[in-house]
Amino acid sequence: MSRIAVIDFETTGISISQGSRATEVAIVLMENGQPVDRYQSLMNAGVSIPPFITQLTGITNAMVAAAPPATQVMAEAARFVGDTPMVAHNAGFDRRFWQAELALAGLPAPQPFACTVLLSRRLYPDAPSHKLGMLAERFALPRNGAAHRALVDAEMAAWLLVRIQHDLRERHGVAEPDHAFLCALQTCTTKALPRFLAANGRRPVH
DNA sequence: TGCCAGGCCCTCTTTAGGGCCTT
Repeated sequence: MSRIAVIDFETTGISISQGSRATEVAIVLMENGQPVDRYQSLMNAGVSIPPFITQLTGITNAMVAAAPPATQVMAEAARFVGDTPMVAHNAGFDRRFWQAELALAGLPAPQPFACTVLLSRRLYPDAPSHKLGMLAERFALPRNGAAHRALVDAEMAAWLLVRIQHDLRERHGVAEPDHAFLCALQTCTTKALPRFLAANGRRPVH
């Protein structure tokens, strides 16, 4: 059974080294290409949210003040994920927050990450933008609510993953585009991609 | 004072620079 956890964080900024912290996390658990379970929570990391971020996400200081402590939320999230391999849109960003917030909670973060930005750049080189919202529009992905909330974005990324796996099967003949395959594909250079897909699928690209 | 990430990718590259993507 193919099992993948798609994650999205909302945060106070982009830089952990500059003190940015998570304000909300959402995880969509996918089994065989279908969402089967979800985890979502605001979290209180004890830091102030810049006005720009509140404008972007709608998450206010009052909302996180009323939320459970970040360490408690991260412990729940880690239990929810277990050792399931993970996916995120621009995974480097979410992986850094996943590792940093779990470290603050005294927990390990052994899960491997695959990235839908890298995969999208490989598979859809002609797309004018690889932003999550633009790809969701391009592929008419299901969308429940305004972007820049963790669960809405995590679900969008999950449906983008479904689309990517679908195209790998239908366009490139990859029988089982599981997490290990996605990790191998995303590290493949653009130049080597046609050869990689030809070797790992039934049909060469284009 | 003034700064303000990190990693990937492309190219007019590789002794580098700029754009993209995440909040």
